[in-house]
Amino acid sequence: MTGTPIRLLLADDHPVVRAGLRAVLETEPDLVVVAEVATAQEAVARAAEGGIDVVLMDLQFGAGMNGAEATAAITARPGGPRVLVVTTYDTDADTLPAIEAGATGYLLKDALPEDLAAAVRTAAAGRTTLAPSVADRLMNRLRTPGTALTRREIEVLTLVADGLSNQALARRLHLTEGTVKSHLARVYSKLGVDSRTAAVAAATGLGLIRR
Amino acid sequence: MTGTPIRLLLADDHPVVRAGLRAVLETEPDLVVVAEVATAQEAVARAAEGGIDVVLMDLQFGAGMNGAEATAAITARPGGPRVLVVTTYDTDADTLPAIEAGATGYLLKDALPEDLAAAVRTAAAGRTTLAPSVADRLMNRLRTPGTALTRREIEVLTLVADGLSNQALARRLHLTEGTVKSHLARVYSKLGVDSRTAAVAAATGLGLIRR
DNA sequence: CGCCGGTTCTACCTTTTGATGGAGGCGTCC
DNA sequence: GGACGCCTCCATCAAAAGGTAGAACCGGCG
Repeated sequence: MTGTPIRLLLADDHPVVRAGLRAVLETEPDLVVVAEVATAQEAVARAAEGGIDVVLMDLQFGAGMNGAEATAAITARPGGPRVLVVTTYDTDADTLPAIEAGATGYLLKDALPEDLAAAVRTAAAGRTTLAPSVADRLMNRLRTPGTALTRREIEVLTLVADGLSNQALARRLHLTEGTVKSHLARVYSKLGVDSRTAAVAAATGLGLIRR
Repeated sequence: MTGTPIRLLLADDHPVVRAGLRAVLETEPDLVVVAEVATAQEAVARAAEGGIDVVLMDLQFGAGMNGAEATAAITARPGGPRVLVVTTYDTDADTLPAIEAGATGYLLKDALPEDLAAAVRTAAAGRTTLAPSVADRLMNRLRTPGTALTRREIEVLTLVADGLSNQALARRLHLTEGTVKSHLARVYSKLGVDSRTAAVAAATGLGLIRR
């Protein structure tokens, strides 16, 4: 533990959160924050320059690229840094894309400083840390695969929750309206409902989509 | 400005955010953080002890009392500190109760450090600072009162958001289905939408109904 | 290789929802 | 008293949405 320090990049659009992460992590002698960025694009660019071991990545940025896309871009480069997602939300709509994009860990912003530091060290070693609530839902998903919604189904349902019609949905996703209905029909049967509004209500209650 | 410093209390359930606020504000020579608390109850208790000029108050706490309730409790005591709300969300459902509770200002967490410090000084002087997006929505609300939904319309829309059909809604409220449709038609025209899911999305975004 | 889950698509039919254009009762405020 | 807003109800027609019953493609996996 007395070797070279772990070099960190902070990617978050909130200055206060960046300052907080820096304050919390720089009290640890083996961690050093070498850069901060306020957008996902900057995170990808800075990570490509090298000299970073772990990126602490937010998922929601005000505009432009989101954190999951940035994570995918960063982890796609061999020899690049690990990405530890640190966000406020813990719904499937957030966690699944991030994990798929290659995130090494997934923490929530209410994490204690010591858990945060521990997760950074774990990520630097290439191993995974998950927030308890995230781990819970992943376990349930593996235990009861019948109930779980697929990525596509979550994507469709999220747009339904935004108020889009089947027709608008089809245009947005480059599908036929019939395909949209197929997806929704399967969503309804999995959630035990029979209308789009009931599906949105049920999925919101289960934390499958973000409110 | 070279007199006694402004004494601050930080109330937020996220350790990282507290550390960030402290880091950002303590670089200012005229501001001093004298206490941090992680729950709304503690904030009320600490404020009652005195020695605080401005409370930086989050609205969302994990459990128990929320920030608006705490704000009301703190401002109810004469001679108590000012409350500056610093939160992530800016929907009517958040801002209106907070302002009604007597908050002196309302900032978002993506505020720049200099704006934050300026808002603290303004609050200490008893004057108001509002985040631009919050100010915008308050102005619009005053300019166009016709947009406001009636109690009955909100009641109907809330049940729609729970996934009920028009028929189920009519039974629940002891109305005819036609009356339900009338209410919804008026809701749609007020919100500028043309479907129940879009109405729920719009109303949720505006903070008109609870998610 | 065959199987399976996920995704895409089709066709027909029923039910629900929304648009339109009213009308009457009731309480409040001027 | 009259105007106004809110709530209730009506009927008709058109447009979405949902139910049913398939089928084909593809990628991963045993």
